[in-house]
Amino acid sequence: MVIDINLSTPLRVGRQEAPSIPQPSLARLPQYHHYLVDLAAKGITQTTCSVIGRDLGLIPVQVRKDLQHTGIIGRPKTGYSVAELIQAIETFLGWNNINEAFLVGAGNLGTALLGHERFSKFGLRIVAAFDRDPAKEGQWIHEKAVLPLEELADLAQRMSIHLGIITTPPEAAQAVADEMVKGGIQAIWNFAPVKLKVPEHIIVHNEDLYSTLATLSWKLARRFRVSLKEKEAV
Amino acid sequence: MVIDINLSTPLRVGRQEAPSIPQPSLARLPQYHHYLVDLAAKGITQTTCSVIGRDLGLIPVQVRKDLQHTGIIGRPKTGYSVAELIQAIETFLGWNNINEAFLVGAGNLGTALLGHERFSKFGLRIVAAFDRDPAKEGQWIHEKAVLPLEELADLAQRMSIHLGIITTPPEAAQAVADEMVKGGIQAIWNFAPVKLKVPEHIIVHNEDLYSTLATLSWKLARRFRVSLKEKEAV
DNA sequence: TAGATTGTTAATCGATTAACAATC
DNA sequence: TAGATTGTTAATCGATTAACAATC
Repeated sequence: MVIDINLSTPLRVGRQEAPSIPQPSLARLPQYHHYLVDLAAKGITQTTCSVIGRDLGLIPVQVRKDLQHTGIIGRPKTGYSVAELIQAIETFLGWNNINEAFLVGAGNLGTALLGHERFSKFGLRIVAAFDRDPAKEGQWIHEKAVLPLEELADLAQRMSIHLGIITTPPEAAQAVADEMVKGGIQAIWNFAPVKLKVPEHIIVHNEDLYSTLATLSWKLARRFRVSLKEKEAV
Repeated sequence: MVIDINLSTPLRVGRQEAPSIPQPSLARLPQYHHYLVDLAAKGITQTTCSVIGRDLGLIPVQVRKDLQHTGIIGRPKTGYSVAELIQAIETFLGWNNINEAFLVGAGNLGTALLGHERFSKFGLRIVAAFDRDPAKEGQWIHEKAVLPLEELADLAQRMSIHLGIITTPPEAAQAVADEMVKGGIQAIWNFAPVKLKVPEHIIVHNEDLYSTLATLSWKLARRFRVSLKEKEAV
């Protein structure tokens, strides 16, 4: 096999290599998946981009481009097989192979995620929880043991866990991330609103509720500002 | 006042009017806010875009552009006042005025959000919960009453609640959204992975955990695919 | 066949980044 | 003053959208 690397192209040091699919498309795939599973449940076996787009509020071309990334092939005039589409998305996203994960921070949010059985359908199984609080150690939350944080790195290594979920308060998050990295964890799903400092090869995704909240409250505030102005104008 | 509307410009029917700040900038503001509050706690009163950028992994120009939207004015050479910046972001996002919210779906996730005291610092107060399950009615979760869903619309109207949070299973979400709209709710924070059908003037933001999960599992799957290929190549 | 839909290439649009002038 | 940093205008880059050819 000959690998042709164009040396004039900068190698993007300090960044993850560019994904072969745009991030927004990737984020839309689960929505298609959900929608298609619903269709399948209704006994619908065939669909087109226009129909999907109509129901999800997207234009047909965008749907087509998104789905193409999964490698699916459609037929002019008839569209796509719903079953094939579902399969293609699941394979593409790696939802067929379960990722086992450790969760750190057994507070309200952590408990909620531990109890979220639906995740197992999407390739995620949280196998244990960790917490710094000795009062929580040894407890079971939604059938998962809560272990002391000190055991995380060792256990992660021995069980070859690749995914870590952080649901601690922001102050604790960096220390937890460090432990995870020590344990050989490859990817971190971070619910704490802090920028984690981790080695370059670690995949980090932030789930920042405050980002969404910001957008919502800005839009609400603007709406009321505007209506105030309208009143003044009258 | 003369309002000059260029009639050749299409009026973007079927869309929210364009925001005066790019969505990505808006989503980054809470991160700056968090970071700046930390700085202030450390007694730091002055900072620059380069420093912020270094700590948050952004380039200085981007930081500057983002912050400019809040109306903050900096000084060449010295940068910005941390206190002023925090104030500017909070005002801009409307975090000074509390938004009262109703939450529907008192399951794991709903319970977690009800217990998240931190929200109150960011302009959000969840004042009551609703659930379809009669067993939950009359309970109190984190000092908030759980009420029957039928009372939502009427109560929302009487208390002029503007924000609704949906943490129900996907099947129930649309019906809940309908009730919220009936009660005069203006904005919906939707944690259920479905596309809600609501009147055009309703602000909807989806918090889709599966989107993030998709990105994570795709990246992990790709990583292992790649390392498999490398092994084959050897 | 005719028409609808897929797949693909080109144009547009918006956010990011770069370049530079203004200012303390 | 000189140098660092802000503020602003222009260039770049990537995702979305449009146009069109291919195909069932």
